[in-house]
Amino acid sequence: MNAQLEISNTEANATKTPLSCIFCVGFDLGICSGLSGDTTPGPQSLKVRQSAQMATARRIIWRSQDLQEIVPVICSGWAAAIVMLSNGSRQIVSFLLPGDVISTTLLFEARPYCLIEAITDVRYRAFSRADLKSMLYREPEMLDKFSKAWVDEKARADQLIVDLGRRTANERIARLILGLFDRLEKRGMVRSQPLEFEFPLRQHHIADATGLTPVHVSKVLTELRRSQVINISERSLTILDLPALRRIGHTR
Amino acid sequence: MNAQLEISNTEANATKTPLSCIFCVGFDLGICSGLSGDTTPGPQSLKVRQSAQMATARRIIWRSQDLQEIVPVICSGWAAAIVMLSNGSRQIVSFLLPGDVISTTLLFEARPYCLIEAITDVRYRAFSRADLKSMLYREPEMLDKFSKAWVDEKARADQLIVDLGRRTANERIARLILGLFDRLEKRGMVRSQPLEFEFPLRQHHIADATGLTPVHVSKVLTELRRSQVINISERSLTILDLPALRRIGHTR
DNA sequence: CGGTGTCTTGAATACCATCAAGTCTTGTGG
DNA sequence: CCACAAGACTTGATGGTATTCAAGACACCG
Repeated sequence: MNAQLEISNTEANATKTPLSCIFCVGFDLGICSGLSGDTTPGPQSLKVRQSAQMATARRIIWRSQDLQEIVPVICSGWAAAIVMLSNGSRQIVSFLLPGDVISTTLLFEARPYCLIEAITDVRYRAFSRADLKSMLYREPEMLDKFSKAWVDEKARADQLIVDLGRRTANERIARLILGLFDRLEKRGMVRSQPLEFEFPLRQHHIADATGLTPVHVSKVLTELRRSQVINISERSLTILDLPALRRIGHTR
Repeated sequence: MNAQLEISNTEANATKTPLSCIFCVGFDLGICSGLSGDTTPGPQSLKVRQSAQMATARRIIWRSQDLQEIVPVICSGWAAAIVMLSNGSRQIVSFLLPGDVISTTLLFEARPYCLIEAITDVRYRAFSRADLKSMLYREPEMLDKFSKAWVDEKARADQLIVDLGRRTANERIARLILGLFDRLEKRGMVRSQPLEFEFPLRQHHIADATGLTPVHVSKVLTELRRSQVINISERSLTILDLPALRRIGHTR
């Protein structure tokens, strides 16, 4: 799947979206004018070729080992970066939320080792890797902004290492939920009173992210529901007792 | 512990070291003339303030939560980046070998969340973060070289995530050994026939890196020795049967 | 010489995986 | 619209891998 790059800065099919693009890397970098109908593109926005793309739920956006000359940024929807093993099991390396760049390393390395799968329907923008790179060279202050994404990405990866290496199933699942909660809250995607947010993950996603089996995830989740800590229904998660959830996850 | 930066490019106590600095990030970036007695510093070498430092085995080089205005690069010896948990257990996030920068994120984020512990006696150079950054801005081709370390670091982190999430104890330990073997071989630090390299890790290091207990590490290692796959003695590891080790680790 | 750190070994236990059966939902084609 | 298939989730029984607990051997060091 070679992505054809088309210059499409004028957002033709810009629907009214609840997500503000303000927290997006692309918006921050000034290379994307967003979905919000803002018709004043930043000064750089014409310098980076890009194309708006769609992927429907459960589709693979790209496979590992494909050479990719693009750097995708999620506009709406959830996706996952997944490593497949020869024995058929999978490990989700990171969840990708609206505003996330798939990985900052794609700027430098064209060959990813994991595949990207859409969890919900996903809209994303594919930026030209070469254009982004040359922009980074010409305008050093871009590096600062990009480095934020890099530091963030690495912190989450190291966090996951600790969770998988040294924490129990209950802790892992509680921390996964809390981590997603934090990230979504920063984007203004959490309703308060009660704390509630869209939660499109299937239990097998949670299993693949926490290194557990779907069966065991089910048991932990039913226990969390029974004890009135969280509730999940209709692809939506409600945190009923945040302090308790933090206690279980050993976060303060 | 605030590191005092001193300009010390002339290596006063340069001992004859077997390690060639050729594979070091600092050397590659042209900011360090190395230990090899090479008296022709690169054109950039005076632009970045640095200081040579030492740490003896089992000492902590720096603690988490300390503000750090330096970016250290290991010159000789082994170190580990460790996250401590409140219950006392530890997770080694990465092993640091000669030529490694402790973390590329330190360029952008002064506050690390893990501590660095010397495994052997360690010599390292502390480069000024501010100087490195401004050099990166002024000379874009530096970014290319630095990005290699960046991509490498992320690939190893993601690899560890997969190992901890979806692999058994045998696989994890085999892959840890193979990973260190690969990295050391690239630095010319492996003797061949038989394959042998310095291996200063205690079993508790292996345990903390693989998310296992020291007791279980011991059992796996004795089994690997019994079946003539590896041998460890006197802080040196010999790979007796590389194909078998790869089979156990599911790498080809 | 005792103390500390390292490693080994065995027994008991805990946690999570595997297996299996069944419910319920979702999607699809006749 | 219904029949059927596939996917998602639950629940209980059983089993395996790794942990915990404990004791002892050994080396190194002040």
